[in-house]
Amino acid sequence: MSYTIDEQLDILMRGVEYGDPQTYQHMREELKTRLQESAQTGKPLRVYCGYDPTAPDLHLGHTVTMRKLRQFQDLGHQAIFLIGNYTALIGDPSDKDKARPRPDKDKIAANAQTYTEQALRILDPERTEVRYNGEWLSELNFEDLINLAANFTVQQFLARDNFAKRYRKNDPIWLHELFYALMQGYDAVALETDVQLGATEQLFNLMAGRKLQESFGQKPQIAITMPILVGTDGRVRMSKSLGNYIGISEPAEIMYGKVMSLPDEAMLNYFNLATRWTPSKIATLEKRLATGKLHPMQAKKELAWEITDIFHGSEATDKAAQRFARVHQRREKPENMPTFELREPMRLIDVIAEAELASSKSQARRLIQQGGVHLDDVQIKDIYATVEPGEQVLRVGKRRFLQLRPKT
RNA sequence: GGGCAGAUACCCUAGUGGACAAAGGGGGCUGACUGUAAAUCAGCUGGCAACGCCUUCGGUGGUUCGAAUCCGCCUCUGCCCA
Repeated sequence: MSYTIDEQLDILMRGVEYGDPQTYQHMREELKTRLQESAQTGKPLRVYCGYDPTAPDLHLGHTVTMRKLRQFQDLGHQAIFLIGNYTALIGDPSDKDKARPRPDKDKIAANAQTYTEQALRILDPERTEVRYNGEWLSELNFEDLINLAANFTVQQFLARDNFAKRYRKNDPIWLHELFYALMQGYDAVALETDVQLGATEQLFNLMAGRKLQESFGQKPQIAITMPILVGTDGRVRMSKSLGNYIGISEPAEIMYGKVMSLPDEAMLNYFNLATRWTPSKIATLEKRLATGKLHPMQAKKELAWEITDIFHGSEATDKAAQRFARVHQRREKPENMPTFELREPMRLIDVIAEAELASSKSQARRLIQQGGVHLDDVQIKDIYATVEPGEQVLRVGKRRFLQLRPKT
């Protein structure tokens, strides 16, 4: 596995996007120089990406930069998986047009735990350093903060689109939100990094890191930003709080199904950012789709298979694919489903609500009225219907199944 | 510190004394259709022992037969002035 510097550069800069071609050229050249130095000295580059533990699980959106980190690792460099347990106290305003609620500390600590475990499924544990930015950020005193802040002007912040928008709309911009870029920038200083990864909207924060490193007498890091992965709605960035995410530790069937539910237009975005496919494979797929040689559903199945395989392996993925074909395409029952036991006759509405197939009895009632409830494939339209104990399958909507059993 | 405007359901927003469980949009759900849980179209979208009852319009205390709507106080936000 020995690549020339130029080959490495091609791999590492693949898919990287800045929104302006000059920045790309500039960063590419800086990275080239840094790779050459590394080759000469034999010292691996220190490459980091930070993740704020605001939710318990990592999702596919996080894996975009993680896969890039992995590429660096595979070329012999050192990855730093940084958990932003301290920055999470603020909440990154970059992707928001409004202030984020501040999460509490206990939750953050718990989330950090699961993050690491999940991240190491993608990263090479041998070349991964897991760090928490609370290590150094909690040590800063007010004077340090002043010194950091003195590197930036208010105008620079207000020029950022998300702040500008809020400013125009008279929405609150909290002072502490401005600290975020300082904190993230200081991470780069504390870690003495060579490269920082992030999503495109993070560019400002990564550049802040460069600036601070210079003011601390360090060589400025190379900023590498990746395009944003859209969520399952196909429109906006994937995020837990928007509920449009695919979690990397979700069961295979759920993961496969969620990918299948993507709007067709979102597929290309996923090809590029969420698979292990090569650019040439993606180009071929894209072409066959455009010319009608490949059915969009077929392409999406390939995508769903690939993504699920990454996290669950081929065996579980095959099962998930079969289940999908069976339940959603042929409209048959799945092989296994949750069970519910009843000893005495029970109102259908109560069964649905108690088994949590609907959020309330009123909701259950509406589902029945709308013709979404079937007992052994017979549609039930009577909201007062009663279920007798016995072996039967209750289906609510298209995808919620419940195996009913008599209680012994 | 002073003046003004504002806080409505999951989100955005309308409503300024009864016809308000509260218009509209987004999201979500169901159905039809299909190529899939895509797209499109239609319906539903606080709860319950359900032609009725209960809870909800920042909090609290009033006025009134009756309050999301009027008044007092409190909390929070924006704008202008200092």
